[in-house]
Amino acid sequence: MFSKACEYGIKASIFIAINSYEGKRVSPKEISEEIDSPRAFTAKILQALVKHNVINSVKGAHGGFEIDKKDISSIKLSQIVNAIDGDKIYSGCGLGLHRCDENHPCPVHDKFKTIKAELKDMLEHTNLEQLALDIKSGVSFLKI
Amino acid sequence: MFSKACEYGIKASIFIAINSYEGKRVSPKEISEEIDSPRAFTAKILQALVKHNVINSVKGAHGGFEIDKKDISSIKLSQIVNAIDGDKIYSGCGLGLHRCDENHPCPVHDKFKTIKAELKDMLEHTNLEQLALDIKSGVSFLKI
DNA sequence: TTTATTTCGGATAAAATTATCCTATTTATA
DNA sequence: TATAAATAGGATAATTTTATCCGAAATAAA
Ligand code: FES
Ligand code: FES
Repeated sequence: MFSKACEYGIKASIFIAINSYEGKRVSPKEISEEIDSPRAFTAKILQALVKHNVINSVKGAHGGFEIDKKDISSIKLSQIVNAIDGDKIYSGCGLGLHRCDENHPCPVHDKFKTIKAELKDMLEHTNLEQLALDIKSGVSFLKI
Repeated sequence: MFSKACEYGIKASIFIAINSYEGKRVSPKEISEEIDSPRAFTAKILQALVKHNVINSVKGAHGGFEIDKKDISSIKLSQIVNAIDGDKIYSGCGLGLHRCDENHPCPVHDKFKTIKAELKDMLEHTNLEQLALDIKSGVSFLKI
């Protein structure tokens, strides 16, 4: 569904959000341990998320990654996915035609249409705060 | 969503089905031209589909790939996808946890649940005949 | 039985994705 | 100002996916 990079990016963002609520910045080391991902690779993904303004980085001593508390509830899953995988997952053709086009549909276009629309809708309406709260309350998990 | 191999496998199966209705066997060359895919790679995928009993192959002169006419309407998209990509697309965890488990859910488990179920349902209820007929009647397309 | 045609299958190769390592740069603080 | 702590970013490696090539095996027909 998503690339490994995107999976790591989503989980990392959630972990950063949780810590940001407590005013704590986190490092790639902490993040990769908490989400069970390769450290250096995760660091690269964090850089990409910073470039796309999903998370903030603070360089130097006492630095780390954080998200503005006030932004956590407005950051949508779709922003993270788009920053890493682009929008092909719900905009591209399910069978790889150059573009998904109502006027030149592939054989599964109609069957995929609703599924892709729901996926898009879900990603665009799910925010980091909801996901972070579930982790905090022990309802969901970031690894294993 | 699907791997390239799976996309090719689905399109190839549809093209073989169309020709099988007319009692015609087709070669990897014809198939790859019709679905716009790399020939040798497509041939490998066809071998896999044969092994999984999705399509039949006939070796030697006048051979080629075909599907029993009577089977076309009962072959489901899910069989093709499973033969090539497995079932991780709708059974695996969307965030890469070792397994998707109701009792140990990842942060997006609930949000993905319905989407994955619909995808599974769609794949299991879409058969090759429906897809082939749309191509035949010019309603949908296998390439570009 | 020979030949032409076709799939099968193994060996590579190319490209993309995933992963690692090392140095440069930035920054707080002693 | 010097030092330690941290992200940034380039180079490289490993792995997986995608793709190519070629000879072996099977088969129909001459
Ligand atoms: S054209 Fe293939 S999904 Fe729309
Ligand atoms: S545990 Fe992640 S989708 Fe079910």
